[in-house]
Amino acid sequence: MVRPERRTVRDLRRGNRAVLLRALYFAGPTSRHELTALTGLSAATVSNVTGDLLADNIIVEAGLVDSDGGRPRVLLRVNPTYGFAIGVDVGETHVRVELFDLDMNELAKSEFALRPGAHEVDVVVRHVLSGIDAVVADSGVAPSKVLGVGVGVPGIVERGPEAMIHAQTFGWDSVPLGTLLRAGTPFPLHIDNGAKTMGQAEMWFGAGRGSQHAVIALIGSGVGASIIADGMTYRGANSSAGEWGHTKIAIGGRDCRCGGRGCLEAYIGAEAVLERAGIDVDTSTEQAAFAELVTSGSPVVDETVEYLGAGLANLINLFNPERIVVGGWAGLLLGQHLLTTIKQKAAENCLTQPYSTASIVLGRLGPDAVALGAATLVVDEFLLSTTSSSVSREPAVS
Amino acid sequence: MVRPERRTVRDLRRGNRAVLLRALYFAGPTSRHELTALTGLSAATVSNVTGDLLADNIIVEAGLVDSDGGRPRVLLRVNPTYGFAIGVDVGETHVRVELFDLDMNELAKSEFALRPGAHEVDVVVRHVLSGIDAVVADSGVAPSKVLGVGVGVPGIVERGPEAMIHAQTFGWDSVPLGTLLRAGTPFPLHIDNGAKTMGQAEMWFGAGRGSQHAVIALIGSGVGASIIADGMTYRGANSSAGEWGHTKIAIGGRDCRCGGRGCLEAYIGAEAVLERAGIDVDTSTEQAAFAELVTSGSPVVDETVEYLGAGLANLINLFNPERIVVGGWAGLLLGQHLLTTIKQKAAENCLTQPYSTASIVLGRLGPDAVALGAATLVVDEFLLSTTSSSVSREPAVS
DNA sequence: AATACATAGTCTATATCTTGAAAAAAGTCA
DNA sequence: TGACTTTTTTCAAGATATAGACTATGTATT
Repeated sequence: MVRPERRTVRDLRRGNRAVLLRALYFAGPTSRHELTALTGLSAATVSNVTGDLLADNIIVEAGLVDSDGGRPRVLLRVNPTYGFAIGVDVGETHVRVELFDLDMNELAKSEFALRPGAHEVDVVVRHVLSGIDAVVADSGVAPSKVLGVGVGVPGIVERGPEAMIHAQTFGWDSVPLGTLLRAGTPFPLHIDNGAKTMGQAEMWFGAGRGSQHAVIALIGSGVGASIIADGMTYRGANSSAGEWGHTKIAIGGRDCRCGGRGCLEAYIGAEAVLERAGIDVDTSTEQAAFAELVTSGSPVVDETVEYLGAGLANLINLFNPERIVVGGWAGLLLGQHLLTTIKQKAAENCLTQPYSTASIVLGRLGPDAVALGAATLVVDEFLLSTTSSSVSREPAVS
Repeated sequence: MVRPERRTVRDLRRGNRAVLLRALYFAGPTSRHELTALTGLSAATVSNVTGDLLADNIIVEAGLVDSDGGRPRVLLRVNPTYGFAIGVDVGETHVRVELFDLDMNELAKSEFALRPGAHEVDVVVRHVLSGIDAVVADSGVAPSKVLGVGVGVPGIVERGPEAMIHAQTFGWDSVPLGTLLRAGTPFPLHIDNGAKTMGQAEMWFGAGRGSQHAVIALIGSGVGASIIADGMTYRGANSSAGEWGHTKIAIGGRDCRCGGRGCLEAYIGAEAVLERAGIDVDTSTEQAAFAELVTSGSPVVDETVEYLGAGLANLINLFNPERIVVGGWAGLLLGQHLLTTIKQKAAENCLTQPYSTASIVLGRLGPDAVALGAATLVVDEFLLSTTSSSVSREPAVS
């Protein structure tokens, strides 16, 4: 029940530094004057802290803005090349590694295909590690300027230095990915579920911007969700929160690939939808076939939308978000053609009050934002604690 | 995205004071020495802050404890009569008002029966206000020592000074209960959904103690839930989070009294269960009839348990709690006789990993803890900001 | 009874911190 | 050039937590 926060007067400085830096990061070029309003700090403190940050080269000046007959404001911004973040997307069909500057410009990219169904741990680890080496080399970024590596993986990721992974679809049961990767790279690691990293990408740069309570629903072959509570990804006791795909929507209903019955994923996951429509595909043709099906007017699609609406309604009833972002490749396809119907079905299955305060929108970043989101984990940590002089924090793996 | 926390050096003190007071409240009699470990503060600061609190009479000494050959420790505790909290339970059949000291001893109680189905706003408001007057008079507590009034009501409670209520079962649509009550009492008000107040009671004094991530599932005539995330009640964007009863568990299933179809409440709410079993009752005989049904071995009960298990599994999959507390009068009856089966059904409908880290237990406080929980809202605020000298906080209504 | 020892709690000196007010900086306008 | 405006920095004041010295209050031993 005790939540220790700031204690000493020095933590105060660190906290205010973090608040200021975060404000600057998300507000873009801003003058010191505006920062006082944004952060609630006094002008004197803003001057102090920005002075420090400028001296450390973490922020830089970014031009002037005239003001009607007064000293012009100096705009400040985060120095985009102060450090760099690497994001890794470990997906069903590929391992993708990207390197970003702090403005999230992609500077280098490296991709490896995975054979369908072949996700041996050592193969994936090798791909990730060589991908990291490749993007660092390609971009010409000094290794000392790499702030860390974020990794988005399927399944449940236990927090802790080991970053134990449980991913049924990969056949991974208790794989200590953190330990394995750390043996091959010196960079700080942040490992998280791919749905959660993608959710954070939509929150920072996509359709979730500006909301404090949101759910990012991800519908691809499988189904997942990322829950944002009070502006932060909600993880629950063991980081497995948000397993929306395997909530039951029909007791004793269709078999799900998780082994259970009546899971939402068995009704709205692309693989299950195609199966229900009697369309036989493999991973390479799945997306095209699904796209065709969505526009075909098939009753299976109607049913899918019904279940999707109910599933979204459940999220709204339980989490009371201000925004629901529908993403994932299948979710985007469904949403592009049928968003109105989806909303209508959600409304029918939801309590009036929470529905009326929630907006349902489509994701803006496309289905490939997992690596970007993984990189934001690194940036998030950077914004929280730029003082490299600070002492031991909890282990870097999240 | 900016979360301003401590700013000035004075807030630091306030924060540390709150941390210390909270530790003391939940740990019971504790020495200064132990408090340094509990709070992470230095001995000097603990000495300082406890000095302040003692001078303010907010905490008091509570005896000595010998230590093997050294100065004995002086135990400290929160002064139970420093202030008093009033809790109000606005239920379907009654309005109950109770007054507690800070140890949550009930010092006075006042109850009014409501005719079934008759929940006129002005009647309820009158009962609450006269109840408050009654318990203050009966207990002999000086009005100046009443820290506030917590009110647990059905339905959705919008945050803000008006405390707008939307309660279908009461026929209340947009009732500004906060405004109405504040006109009749000088005490600070805290209004919240009854399921949430009861959940907080279980967290503080019942089966939820010690957990940071929990869900309190409340099953009575209707069905609700209180979600605890990171030790705090999760409210979502508009305080309506946790509407578990109206999540869909069967698309196109049974009609629910909310107007929807296939709601969980239509399968496991006591009213619905009795209806499904073909038992016709009114509010006065409902509980006895339900108790009898539970032990009858009826297939309706089996089905109820199946749905309950699935409903709990959905909560575990979505929230990943470390504990699920089953409460509410019907939930307690079901749990007392069928907890093993309920757990089994939950396991069948849940992903392995999150299920294995969640324990399902029965509530310990009985079905009448709404008023107690409402009073904890007052105490919670007290523990957060005892410095009456502090400047304006957000409005006292929550 | 005296002394040594152990543990709890307080006091003091110090290094920080934020802040409001005053001062400085850097413009515009007439 | 001087008056005025707006932004930013400087400075003194007030407040805080901490480390470490110091005091208080016991038990154990001689």
